[in-house]
Amino acid sequence: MSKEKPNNSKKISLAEVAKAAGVSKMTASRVLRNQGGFSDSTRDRVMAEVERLGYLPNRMATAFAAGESSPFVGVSIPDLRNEAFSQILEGIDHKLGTFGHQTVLGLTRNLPEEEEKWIEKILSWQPAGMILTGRVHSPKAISMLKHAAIPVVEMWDLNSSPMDMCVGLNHFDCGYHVGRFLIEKGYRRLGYVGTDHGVANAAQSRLEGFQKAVADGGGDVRHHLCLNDIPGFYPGYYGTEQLLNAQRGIEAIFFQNDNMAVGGYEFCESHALQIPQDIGIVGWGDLPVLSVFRKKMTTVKVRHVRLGQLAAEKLLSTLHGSAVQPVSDIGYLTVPGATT
Amino acid sequence: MSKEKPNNSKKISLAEVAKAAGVSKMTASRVLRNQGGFSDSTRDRVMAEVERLGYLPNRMATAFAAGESSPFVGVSIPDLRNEAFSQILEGIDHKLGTFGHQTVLGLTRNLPEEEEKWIEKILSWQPAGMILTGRVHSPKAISMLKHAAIPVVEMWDLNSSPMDMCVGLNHFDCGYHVGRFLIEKGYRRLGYVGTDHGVANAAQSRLEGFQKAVADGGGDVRHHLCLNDIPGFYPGYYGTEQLLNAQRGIEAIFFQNDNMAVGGYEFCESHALQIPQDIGIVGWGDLPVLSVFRKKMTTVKVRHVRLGQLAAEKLLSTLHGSAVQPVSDIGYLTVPGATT
DNA sequence: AACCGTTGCGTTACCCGTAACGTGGATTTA
DNA sequence: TAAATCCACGTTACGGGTAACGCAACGGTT
Repeated sequence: MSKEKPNNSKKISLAEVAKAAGVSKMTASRVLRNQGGFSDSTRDRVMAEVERLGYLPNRMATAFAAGESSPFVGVSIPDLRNEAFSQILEGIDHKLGTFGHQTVLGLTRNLPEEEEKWIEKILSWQPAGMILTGRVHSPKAISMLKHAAIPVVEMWDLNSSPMDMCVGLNHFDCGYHVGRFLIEKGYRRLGYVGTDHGVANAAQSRLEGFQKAVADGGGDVRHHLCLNDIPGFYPGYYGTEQLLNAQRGIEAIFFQNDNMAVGGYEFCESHALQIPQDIGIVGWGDLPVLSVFRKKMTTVKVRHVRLGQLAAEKLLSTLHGSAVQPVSDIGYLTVPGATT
Repeated sequence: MSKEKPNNSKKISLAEVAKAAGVSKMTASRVLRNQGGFSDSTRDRVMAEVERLGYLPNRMATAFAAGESSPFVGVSIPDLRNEAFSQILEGIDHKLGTFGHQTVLGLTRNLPEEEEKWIEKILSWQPAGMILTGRVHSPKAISMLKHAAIPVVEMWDLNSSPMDMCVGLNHFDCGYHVGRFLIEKGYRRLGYVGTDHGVANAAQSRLEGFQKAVADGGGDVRHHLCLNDIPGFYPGYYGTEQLLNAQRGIEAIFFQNDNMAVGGYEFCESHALQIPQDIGIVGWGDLPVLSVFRKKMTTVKVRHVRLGQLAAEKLLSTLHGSAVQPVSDIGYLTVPGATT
């Protein structure tokens, strides 16, 4: 494809098809859109040329002329190695695809400035809408989206006053809920292990909620944040080591997600700490790893695929002119396991 | 954004900016592209209006006028819940994004007819290139891609005579290699557990290679394929149950991937089968789950992210006119563990 | 036979941005 | 002082497809 092939390699335009069929562009256009106003014999001649020349309509020209937007929907996601986001994206793309729209992916690594550049590029291609992760966006990004006048869904982190629409869960409340859960179980000296990318994100909100609940319950939180690491097994393992070395007597640890929690679990067990007798472990997200983990982990369940679907549904409804509830709380469910 | 806002919600065109600044479209265009041929005061007036009106260039119009293609690259992936593909996509998108291109995702579920429809849609938007999973595509899809005259990379499954370019590994050889490995370990009565979606795919090739190697080595393969299931923990668990119920005396099982292998492992262990003494287990893909699994699993390592990057690199090089090796074998590495 | 509607097509204009070319005034050169 | 040059900007045309409109030929009505 990249080089000239024996067959015609240049793009075929409607005019060429029309000329080959001996009709005007307009007639060929009518045939292709089956819009009526042509005889059977004309249709056959045009279609034969379409087939022979391998004509493919240029939707860019159509959309441009009509001042339409493209069927593309920009979807910005921090990172696909985080299974939560893979699942969300799966939900979004499946729903969008069913309704003839296309996902244009942007892995913006939770960096507002990267997101801003990406948004500018996407907007210049007249997308039908945008789905963004999180509630933090650069002022210029917000201004551009406002001017673009397209539906925007902010997902993941619940935002009671979104730019336009929002689906997610309240991570602060969720963290608070976990803190409250542990306090009620009698834990007081608590730890948190996560990662830090220097940006305000959902995990940060969970930590803040967690700290608040523990403080309210008369407890105390020590945390360790691994810098610039993806929240996986090894950061969980070493983060736990750092935390426990720095601070003795921690009774339970809340992890940024289940993958980190599993790493932390392994560290504890390999250092003769009994779970949950010596130390409690709480993960987050109900990630796939838990289905194969040997102990039932205390975690927080979030319907990631559904979240993605709902984000896409809000967008599609708006595009089709239906009234839409601007904010939806997807909720979460704390699932007590055998690690607390 | 979805409704009329107090500020101007209609799209601003260059002509409007020009008019507001008291110059012609052409002058405004020159200013925006900083192409020279205007005075400082004119530039300031134009830029002030750009700012005030929130003008964003319409790249669709530019590309259309110039007969250019879009910066979009169609990427068709079967399924994102399969971590291998998440990782590949991560590699592709990161590389494409670095060079100003955008990933347009298509989750085509390994179905050539879905892929065909998706390809047609994408092609009508003049993409810069295409990256497809696998070597099986519908005849119409192949014909359309040929006519489109854009670079196409088939990835995942190595294809010595690709449409255009290819990056992947030889799954048949890989399956053969695993079969040979088990034969040399002394195993003869072998099993395979995977999923079946009624289409020829890479996993199918691995099974065939595996069967060939085992037959060549004087052994015997029984397989069980779970219908229309994603290759995860539970299909692995129940697939193993089905296989072992149907056939006694199986000495080792090769699984479609590590997630299924972990499920199979759990089934065996919960039914008093010692691993590897009573039964051997081999996974595939070196998936994230293995980093947290309690036993070192025998598996096959594949550099998924690198595979995705390489696919994107081939495409980008072709677009920039560099000579490119049309086919690259990313290879694989069998990693013996404690389960064989 | 004059009138009317319908059918089957062609012509024109437009969408937005840019390449190519044209132009008028100021400045420099011979 | 006339001619050449240059600068800053305007005008025209184009690309692929479609809306709007025009029009000739034909069949049916009165």
